[in-house]
Amino acid sequence: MTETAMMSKSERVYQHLREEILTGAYPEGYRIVLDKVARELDVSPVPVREAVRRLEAEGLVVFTRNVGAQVVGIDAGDYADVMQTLAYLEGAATSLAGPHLEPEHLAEATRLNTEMRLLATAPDFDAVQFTTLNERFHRVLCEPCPNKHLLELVHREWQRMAMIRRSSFGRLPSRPATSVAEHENLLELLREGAAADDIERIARAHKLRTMKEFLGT
Amino acid sequence: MTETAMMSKSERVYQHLREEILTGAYPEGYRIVLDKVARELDVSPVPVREAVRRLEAEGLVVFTRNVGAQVVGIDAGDYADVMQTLAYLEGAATSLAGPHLEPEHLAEATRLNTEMRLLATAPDFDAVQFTTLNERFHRVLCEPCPNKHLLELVHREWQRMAMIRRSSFGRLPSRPATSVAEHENLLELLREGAAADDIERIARAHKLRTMKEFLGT
DNA sequence: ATCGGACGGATCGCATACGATGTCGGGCAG
DNA sequence: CTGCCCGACATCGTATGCGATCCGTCCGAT
Repeated sequence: MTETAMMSKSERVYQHLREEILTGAYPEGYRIVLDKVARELDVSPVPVREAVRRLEAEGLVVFTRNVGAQVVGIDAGDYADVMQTLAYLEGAATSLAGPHLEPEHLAEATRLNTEMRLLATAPDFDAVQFTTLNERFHRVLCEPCPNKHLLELVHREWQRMAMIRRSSFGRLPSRPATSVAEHENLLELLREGAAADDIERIARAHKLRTMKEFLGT
Repeated sequence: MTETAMMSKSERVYQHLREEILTGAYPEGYRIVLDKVARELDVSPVPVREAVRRLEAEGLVVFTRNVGAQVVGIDAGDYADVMQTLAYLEGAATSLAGPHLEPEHLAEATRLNTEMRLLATAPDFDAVQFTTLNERFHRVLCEPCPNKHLLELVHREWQRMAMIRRSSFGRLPSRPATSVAEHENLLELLREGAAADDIERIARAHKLRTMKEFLGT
């Protein structure tokens, strides 16, 4: 859980609201009323305003002067934009991370992919669990990217995807079998220390295929 | 100039501080004291807090609890990270914009590049003006990108570059002649409706060369 | 002489209070 | 009956004030 000890109130409010939004407790379009939140969390409206402003800067809510804040709604077009952007960014990050991947990173990624393979072939396919593993898989492969700024952008896109996932659409496509195979493909490239261009191309294509499949159906 | 009419005070303060930071009036490392700013702009500290928080979310200042805000400092490593990220993003945006470029866009870009060529060969080379034109050139070529989310990220990186430019380093490298030639190259690809991959590769390489040249010297 | 602790100024963090602004619904004119 | 205007309510925006926290400094003990 988040370290609630000795944080500023505005920070606590921020964490709280963020949690509510990302878990879907506040559905998309939900109207956030400052005074109400303030009373619920037993603080004054001032720190709440600050928290909401931060959420706005992160793109989690929209805020209109003298009107208030609403949890952002995301439609299929937004999904496509974010996913495409993520394809570019994650492709770049993965390719840059390539030369910095230690054997243990590869081992971990391989382990995660194996787990995904098991899940994919299981009779009662658990899409949520699969998605979680998928995220962790790509996280392991991006994390060693030496460009921290780029990595930061990737993280933001992931968060946005998490939000989209719990939002409009029920569950996003998983393409279990195909995904696992593409992952294996990518891992093989990384193991043999392939050229950055190749890694980038494969990683990007992987993401774009997921996107296109969803939009196509 | 910025629409100062009928904006909330926090908005005005935000614009003001942003201006001060980006123009370099507040040098990097400058300590922003809430009460001081509040008195200067004749508002209470509350809106100032909000404005500073927004600047923090944008990465223009760092804020430490019970201590205050400082204008961020950017070193060569940060420059490299941002520039590399921008290379990826701008490459992507330009390639996506390709099919949506109207003749007038290409004409405008060509015009700008011609102006840059004139500037490059002028005896008293004006680096600032050259940089401005360079930004406008790439802006024209990115703007039609249909992925608004990606475009938004590109804009953020541009802002960050603007900040870096006025920051640590005096003036960033311009490579006048080479740049102009590479621009012409890129324009030619766009005119003939080249494949997205090619456009992306050239646009990216152009940016990366600028970066490497600076880091190399 | 050096180190540790206590004091004070500077600054931030938040609660409260009130004025400003937007929204919604009811009443009146057409 | 329908449309417009006005007024009340809900909510936001900001000023003021006070307590909390941090940092630099001075003093005394070792």
